Amino acid sequence: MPEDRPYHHGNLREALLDAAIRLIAKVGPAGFTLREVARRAGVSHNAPYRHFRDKDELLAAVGTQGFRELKQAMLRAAESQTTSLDRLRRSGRAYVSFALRRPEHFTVMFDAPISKAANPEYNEAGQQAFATLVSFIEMCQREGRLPPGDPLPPALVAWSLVHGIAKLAVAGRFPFRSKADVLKFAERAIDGFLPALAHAE
Amino acid sequence: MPEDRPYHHGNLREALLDAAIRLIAKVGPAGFTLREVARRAGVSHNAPYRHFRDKDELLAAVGTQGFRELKQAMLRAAESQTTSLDRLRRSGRAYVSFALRRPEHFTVMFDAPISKAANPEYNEAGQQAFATLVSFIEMCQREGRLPPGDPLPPALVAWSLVHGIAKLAVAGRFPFRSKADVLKFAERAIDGFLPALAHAE
DNA sequence: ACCTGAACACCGTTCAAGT
DNA sequence: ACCTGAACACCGTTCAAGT
Repeated sequence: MPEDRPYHHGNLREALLDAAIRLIAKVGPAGFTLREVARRAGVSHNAPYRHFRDKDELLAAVGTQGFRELKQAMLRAAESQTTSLDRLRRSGRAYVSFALRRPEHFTVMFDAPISKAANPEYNEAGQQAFATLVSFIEMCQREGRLPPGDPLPPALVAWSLVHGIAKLAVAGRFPFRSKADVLKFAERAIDGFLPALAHAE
Repeated sequence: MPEDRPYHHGNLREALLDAAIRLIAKVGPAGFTLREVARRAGVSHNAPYRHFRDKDELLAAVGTQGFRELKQAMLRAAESQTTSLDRLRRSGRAYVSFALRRPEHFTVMFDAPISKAANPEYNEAGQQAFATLVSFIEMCQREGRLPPGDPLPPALVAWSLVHGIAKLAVAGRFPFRSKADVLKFAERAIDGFLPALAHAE
C-alpha cells in the first residue's frame, strides 16, 4: 500500500490525536494547549486548524474515540458470558476498568465542556455507549432476571454506580492501593447491588 | 463594629472568592481566569496575589468552601430524622441536592487539579465531609440496621452511588427535565439500594 | 499593608503568503 | 492540499514602584 506523504505526515490527524492524549496524560485536560500538541506532532502551531475547527473540536475527537472504545470494551467483556446477569455485571466492571486504563479519555468524555450540538459524532458515540448498557438491562428483563418495564430507570441507576466508582477512583479519592483493588471493590459493589435494580421501577 | 477599609475593600479575599464563583458559573472552571476575577472585583490584575499564592490556591479556597457547605448540608438534612437509616438516606439526598444547588463548587471540589499536599485546608475539609458519611454508616451499624464491621466499604459504595448521580446530573447526562425530578430519582435509587449496603462487606 | 503598571513568556485564533 | 510566520488580544506570574 503506497503511502502518500504530503509534507510531514501520512496522517497528521491521527498524529495530533495521539499527541493530544499523551499531553493530557501529562498535564491534565486543563493544562492542555493546542500549540504544545502541534509542537509534539512536529508541525507549526496552526497546522492543527487544517484538521480541527478549534481546540474544542480536537477535544471532542478525543471524547468520541473514548466513547467508541468504551462501548467495545463493554461488548467484549459481556461476550464471554452466558447469563444476562453476568453480561450486565461484566459490562459494569468493564466500565470501571476502562476509566482506570484510559483516565485521560474518561476525563475528557465527561468533564470537558464539549458542545454536543457542535460535535454530533461525540454526541452519537456517547449515546451508543449508553444504549449498550440499556441493551444489557433489556436482556435481563427478557430472561426474567429483572422485572419488566421501562429499562431506562434501572439503566440510569446502574450507570450512576459504576460512574461514581470510576470517577472517584480516577480522582484518587479511594483508599485503594492498586487498580486491581479498585476492580475488586467494583465487582463487590455491583454484585451487592444487582438485586436493588429490581426496585428502580 | 468599625470597618477598617484599606484601599478598595473591607475584605478583598471574600470579594475575590465571590467573583470567582460567579465567573466559574458563567464560563466553567476551564474558562476561568485570574485576571477576569480581579476585574470583576474591581482591582488590578495582580491584587489577588496578596491573598492567594496563585490561581490554584484560589480554586482550592473555592473547593474548601464547597466541602464545608456540603458537610453542613448533610448534617442539617440528617438532623430532623429519627432513625439512623433515615439519616443516611437524607444525607445522601443532600449530597445530590448540594451538587445541583452549587454545581460550580461541586465541579471545582472534584475535578479541578488541586494539590492536596499544597492545600491542607482543602484536603482536611474533604476528609471531614467523607467522615460525616462514615459516621452515619456507623450509626446504622450501632442500631443494627447495617451489619457490624468496617464501615469503610459500605461508606465507599454509598458515596459512589450518590457521587455518580450528582456527576451525571451536573454534566447534563440525565434525561430529567427538572432538579426535582433528579432528586426524586436519587431518592428511589438510594431506597432500593440500602439493602445492598449490607452486602458491601 | 495593600495596590499599581510595565514586562515576560506564554495562549487561541486569524490571515496573507508560500510550495 | 497542506503548511508557514507574523500579528492580535489575551493569559499567569513577577517585579519595581507608589501611598
